[in-house]
Amino acid sequence: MLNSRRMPQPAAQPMTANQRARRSRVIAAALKLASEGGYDAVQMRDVAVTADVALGTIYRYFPSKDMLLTSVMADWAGQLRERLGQNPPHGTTPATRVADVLQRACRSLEREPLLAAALVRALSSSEARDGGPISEVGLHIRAMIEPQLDDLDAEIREDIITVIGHVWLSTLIGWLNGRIQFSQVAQQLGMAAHLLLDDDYRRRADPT
Amino acid sequence: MLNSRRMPQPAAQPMTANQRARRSRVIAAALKLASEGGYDAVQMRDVAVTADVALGTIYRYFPSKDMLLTSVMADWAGQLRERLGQNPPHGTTPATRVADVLQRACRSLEREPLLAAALVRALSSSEARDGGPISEVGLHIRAMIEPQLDDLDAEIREDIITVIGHVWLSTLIGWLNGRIQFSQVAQQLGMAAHLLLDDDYRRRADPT
DNA sequence: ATCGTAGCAAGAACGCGTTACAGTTTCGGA
DNA sequence: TCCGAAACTGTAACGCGTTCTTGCTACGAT
Repeated sequence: MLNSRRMPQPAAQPMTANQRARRSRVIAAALKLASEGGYDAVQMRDVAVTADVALGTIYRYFPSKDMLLTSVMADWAGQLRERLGQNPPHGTTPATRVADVLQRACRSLEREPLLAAALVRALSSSEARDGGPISEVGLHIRAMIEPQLDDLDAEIREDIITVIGHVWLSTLIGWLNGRIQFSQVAQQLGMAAHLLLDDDYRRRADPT
Repeated sequence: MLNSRRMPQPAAQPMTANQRARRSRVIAAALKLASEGGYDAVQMRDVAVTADVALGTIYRYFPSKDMLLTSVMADWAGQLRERLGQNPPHGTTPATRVADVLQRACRSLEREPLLAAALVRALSSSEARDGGPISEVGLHIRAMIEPQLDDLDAEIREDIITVIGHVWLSTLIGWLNGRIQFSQVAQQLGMAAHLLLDDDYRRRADPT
């Protein structure tokens, strides 16, 4: 769990080419194993063999299995963000655009359920180092949602993004643990977006 | 991870007195160890010794360490709910009452950080069996919030409770993993309650 | 070119959740 | 009261994440 005296990711990245290659071989190996067999199939010994690297070397680059998989997820989020940049979300209101973003992300995850489960499981239980892969994931998600909310007050916008982020993580965990179906993940995310952003959706008897 | 052929919690509860006693000794032992040393200190061998029970016996009652700790959390939620029944939440609007409920829960967790961390960690990674301890926790939380939302449309109320539940779990996980401070858990929960329930709070430039 | 240091390979070792097993005790029904 | 089944005990064993050890290799500075 803890990692006291080692020094992974030496400060910035004065990495040699060999080191960069090793690091990405490890990430690629983890991605492959996770896609094929899910979290349990990502065994560190197998990652080492698949990446053609020594077991101990993995721990020089990633402080734990969960951090390794979280780094894979950061990669994934970055790619999604890029695709989203090239192909902007549909919708005329913030609520529908945000819902579109979230549902696209869900479809992307749904396409590889084993990988998705592995990544979510790792994400939900890996300690956040400052500037570590978790914050990277958060940044990508934020960057995908924020532009859809142009016309909102800045503070409210931050709050809304925060809440949506929570719903995102928690629904995925709910799916991972069998509490809800995958279809409900997308549905609840859309629901939350409308609840937070779409006044017409909140047609309730108001006490004020 | 998986538990194929065993039969824990035999259907309903035709338990003998000895069995009830054993089961609650195990829960008490897990609670004690978690309070004192957190998740890692809850070692199944130690639980067995502390509860004066054989290691294998624990697995007859609880399919895994996480399920055991989730059962502890179900107990905890039940007690909180009871206290809340005797001492109803303060506030004149749904938003403030809900915020009061959530903040009381936070204070209760904050009083025993090691226990709280252990329970949240278990909760976030234990598989949901139907009618298992996770749904029990969910029921307690729902029961504490629902009465504060009397005057809302039923469907919207369900949605709001769902979203708050997600924010609750996700903020706690964020705290557990060092992404946010404990004070932010309470603060973000209050923020979400107001964002979802308090129209005055949402003083944004509205695009509609 | 070379020397010292940091990185790496290979694999053994450790810790703890979980399972398996053999012998003993408890329990409900006849 | 007695019997067979189910539960329990005590303990060994297994799997996998993580750490440690020992010897080797690559690399930047001189």
